[in-house]
Amino acid sequence: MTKKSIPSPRTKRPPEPDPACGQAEHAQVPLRVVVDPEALKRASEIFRALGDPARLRILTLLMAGPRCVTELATDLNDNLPAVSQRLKLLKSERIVSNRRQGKHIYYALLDEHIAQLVMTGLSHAVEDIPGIRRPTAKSLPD
Amino acid sequence: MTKKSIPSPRTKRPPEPDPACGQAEHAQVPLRVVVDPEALKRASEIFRALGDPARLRILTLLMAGPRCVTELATDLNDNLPAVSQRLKLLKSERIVSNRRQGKHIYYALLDEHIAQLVMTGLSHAVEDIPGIRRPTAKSLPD
DNA sequence: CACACACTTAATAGATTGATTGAATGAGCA
DNA sequence: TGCTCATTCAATCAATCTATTAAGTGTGTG
Repeated sequence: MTKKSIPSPRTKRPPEPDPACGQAEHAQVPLRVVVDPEALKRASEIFRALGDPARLRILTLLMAGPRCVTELATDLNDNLPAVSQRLKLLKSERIVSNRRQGKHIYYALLDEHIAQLVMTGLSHAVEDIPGIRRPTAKSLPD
Repeated sequence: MTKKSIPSPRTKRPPEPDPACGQAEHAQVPLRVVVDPEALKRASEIFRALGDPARLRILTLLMAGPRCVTELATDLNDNLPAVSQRLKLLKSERIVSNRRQGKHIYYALLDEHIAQLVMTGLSHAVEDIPGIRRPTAKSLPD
């Protein structure tokens, strides 16, 4: 039963620190932004989960409301198992939730957080596209 | 010279669509959230780049201001080449920028976007941690 | 009760990723 | 100019991830 999900980065970190620059070339600011390691890990997990076009697309679909797997697969023009697995992964990462409704199983975004995060990422992404066609105003289709 | 960086999802997508549920079991809402594919791709790239604890940590350090590679490596307690490669990746994803200052090369977050995205992710992550000690007060179940 | 539908699970194989070591580049300095 | 420091480059290798096909589970229905 190989649970797990997105955790493990190739892993193997803490060697011995190098002597580094030396004395005090750069102002010795402690700085120490030190985000709680747990938060850091969780955040990276979430980011990683969003870091795949297929998964992200699923999430954008889900932003419009709950949908069942078949529906998603149809919209994405993809296999059922594939979509199912992605949903499973997203669920294990606590990004979506599923609920059985009669014959179907509806998936939905778990939080408002997620929706907001996705939107934030997308909107920032739009502004960062190399060769952009930026609809100046608000992409208001007819 | 295998450039590239984070793009390629395992690749191989568009098979033939399954007949799907059938007639009209679920209201046939077109819905069409259709985020520009480019934006979708870019967003997923960014997310993926943030989706690693080590890289994310680097970014949190950079949120406090530019730092050189050695400094980062020292703070992260990690090898120079490792840090350098991560920075290279982050740079290729247009997430950080580097600038030579005398003997050192200082890296910094490229955008305010990135900083905001990181912060958003982190703050949301904090709220989603299973066993949390939540500083703020919101749904404070006791 | 048996069939069909909706979805999940299993297992394999391909591909990508990232760590690691050692060498190379480039700038400052004696 | 030669040397040292700071950083990058290159290539290998292990580990992980995802796609894919086929079989399994469970629910509703005739």
